[in-house]
Amino acid sequence: MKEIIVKDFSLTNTLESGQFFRYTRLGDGAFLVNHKDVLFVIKQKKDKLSFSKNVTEKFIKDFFRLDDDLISIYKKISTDPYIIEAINKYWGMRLIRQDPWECLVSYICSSASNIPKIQKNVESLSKYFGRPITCNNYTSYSFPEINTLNDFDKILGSKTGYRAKFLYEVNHLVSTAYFEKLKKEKVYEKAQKTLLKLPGVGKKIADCVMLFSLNHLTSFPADTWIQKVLREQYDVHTNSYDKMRNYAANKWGEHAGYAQQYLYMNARNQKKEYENQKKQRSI
DNA sequence: ATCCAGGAATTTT
DNA sequence: AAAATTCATGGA
Repeated sequence: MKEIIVKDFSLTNTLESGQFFRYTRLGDGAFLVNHKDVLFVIKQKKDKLSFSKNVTEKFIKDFFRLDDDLISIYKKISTDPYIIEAINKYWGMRLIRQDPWECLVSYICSSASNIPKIQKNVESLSKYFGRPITCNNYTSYSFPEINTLNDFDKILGSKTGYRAKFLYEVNHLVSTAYFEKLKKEKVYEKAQKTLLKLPGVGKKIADCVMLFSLNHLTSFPADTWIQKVLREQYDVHTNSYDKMRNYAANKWGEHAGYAQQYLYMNARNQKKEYENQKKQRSI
């Protein structure tokens, strides 16, 4: 295992924040993480982050955005008690820098779905279209490469339902060059416009892809959870996606994406806590 | 059976 | 441009 010293970083909060799908918790507090054609083990003990030798320090720093100045970001998004509470609860949670193609496919699967099901979809697609990869004694499959999702029945067999035709079509609408060009587009509206042309991609999913893989930190994916938070905590009563985005842009500006992740995590875990309490009562 | 889960596409105002 | 309607899947 290699080791680096990190500050203001929580591996658990980052991996379990719902933004990324291919990871499993190992017994000893370590995680097995799968991304593109890489499978690696990673573990954190306080400020020590250790990871398997098949990945470089550079990769880890890039993937977990360890160069983001989190303290500075916290200062900018600490606009009210509600978000400050969320930051304190999930201190060290960072955005993950995903591969755009993997991110796009994952989030097309996400529409009107839930996290366990999305994970199942992505794993199944990897089994059908990826190749076996290993790390230590663990095995998994690489994520399918661009233009390899060519078998509609297998996509449907991955339980992707009505999203299968979107995946099948998107597969041949994009390319490595497509994403290289997209990565260079720093104007939010232009990148969004490009993504919205893809079938199965609306504003919410476009925001996810831009935030989680294209470095647009101003993106503010407003899913049902975020909409609930805006309604109940910020008195934003609208069904207009653009109005919600504008509200976030005015309030949190350049770092609306980070604000979103903390608000989302908080809202989602409050429901989890409620369900656990309910489970406790029924025993 | 019924409802929900991190929406998109289409049609209608 | 914004709102309402339709579509659609697996799991609890």
